[in-house]
Amino acid sequence: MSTFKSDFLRVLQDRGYIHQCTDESGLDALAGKKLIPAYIGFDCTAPSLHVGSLLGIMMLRKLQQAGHKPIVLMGGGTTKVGDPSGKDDSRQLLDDTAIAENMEGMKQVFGKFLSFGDGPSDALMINNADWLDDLSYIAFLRDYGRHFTINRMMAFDSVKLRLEREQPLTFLEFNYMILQAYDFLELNRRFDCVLQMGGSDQWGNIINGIELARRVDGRELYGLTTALLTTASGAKMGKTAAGAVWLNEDMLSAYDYWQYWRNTEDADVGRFLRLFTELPLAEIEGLAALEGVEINDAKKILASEATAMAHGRKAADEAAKTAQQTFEDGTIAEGLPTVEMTRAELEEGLGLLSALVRAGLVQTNGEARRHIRGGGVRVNDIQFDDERGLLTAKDVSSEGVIKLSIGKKRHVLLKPV
RNA sequence: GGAGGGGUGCCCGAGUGGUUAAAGGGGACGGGCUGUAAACCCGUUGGCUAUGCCUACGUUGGUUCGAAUCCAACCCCCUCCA
Repeated sequence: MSTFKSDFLRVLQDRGYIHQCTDESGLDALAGKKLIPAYIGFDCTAPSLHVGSLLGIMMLRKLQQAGHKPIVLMGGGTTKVGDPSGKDDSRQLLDDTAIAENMEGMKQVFGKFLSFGDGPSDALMINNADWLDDLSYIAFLRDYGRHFTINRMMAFDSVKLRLEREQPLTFLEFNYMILQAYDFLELNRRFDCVLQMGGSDQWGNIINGIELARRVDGRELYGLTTALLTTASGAKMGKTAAGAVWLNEDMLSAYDYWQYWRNTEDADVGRFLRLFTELPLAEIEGLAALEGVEINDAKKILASEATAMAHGRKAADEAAKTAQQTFEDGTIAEGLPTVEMTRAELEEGLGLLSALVRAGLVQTNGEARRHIRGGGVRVNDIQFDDERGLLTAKDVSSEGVIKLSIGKKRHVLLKPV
């Protein structure tokens, strides 16, 4: 299927990761003959990474599995500048404290996908603040700024789109791509890093780095991007009712993470299995070929495999079991998200509206009311249409909980203690 | 600094004195159909102690019985000029 000789590129190719590469044969030859360090940068804009970054993380994992060295570059420095990347509004600038906190949160996830250490193919985590913070302006401009022309930068999508839509692009943001280019140069100097990977929106930035290293150090570097991931029906990946699909468990439970993958569109099952699980391709082929109801089995496998990688096999099995009890057996599953309340509250009678808010199923009483009117609320799996209704001790099931549901998929257990 | 244009709900966008919590679209959510899918159809989409009250159309003040709509100042953005 593929023409690559190196294990690394062959795997990426076969599993559908590659969108563009600056020099396929050159990179293939290099990866085939020696250990190469490669990096992906992650800006510290949120307290956790989400599935949008998972493709990159998986690529680093494939790199390591092929015997090479992954470098996780934390954007402690670049986050202070803010990536313009095509959006209309400037990113809100984060202060140092927020960046440091976000970085701590993000670090948690890498340990699950990569193995860190001091060995030749052990992963490294580096912070670009280490070199960016101390740059001196004039020297930097003279040494590196001269290699960038405005003419060329205007042609990059991140800049072009902003200008075309008559949205402001500040000089601060404009500098982002220069700093990212410099990162690559610096990583090459420090760690002999020869490859930068990323989403297709990073293509321009990656090219800039390669170009800079060629001009300044005469080094030949490589770039590789993945397609920006959307679902078959065109939606951006990674959003649910509750917001982003976070990879940190304190931001999104393993159960919800499992559910996210379980709800994959039919048309995406094969692609996602290849990208986000490590099942053999032959097995995936069989799963993706399932049709109708049967493809649900493939989705469960996808969910469990993906969850196992991010949260561990045990958490994945529990999530699968909870889902089975809830959706297939129709029983009350202990593994559902649970919110505690006092028995005293229940004795007095807890308003259904506030109970739904307490359970986190809705934000406001008004929203709860609308859902009740729309027939979307159930108590212990029985539709409930009285917005003034009270929950009392009578509603506690034999399992000792009250099951509140909005819609078919969102369930929370209220547990009196 | 000058001239002109503009800032509306999650997003886009209509609205130029009252019947506007604000058309329409998108997104999101709920219902139906299904398979916890997609597509499609229907509905909802500011808050509350709710036949009422509060908050909301960049900010602050003003005119008016009444303002997103008129006026003033200020802030921010865009275009052209200097």
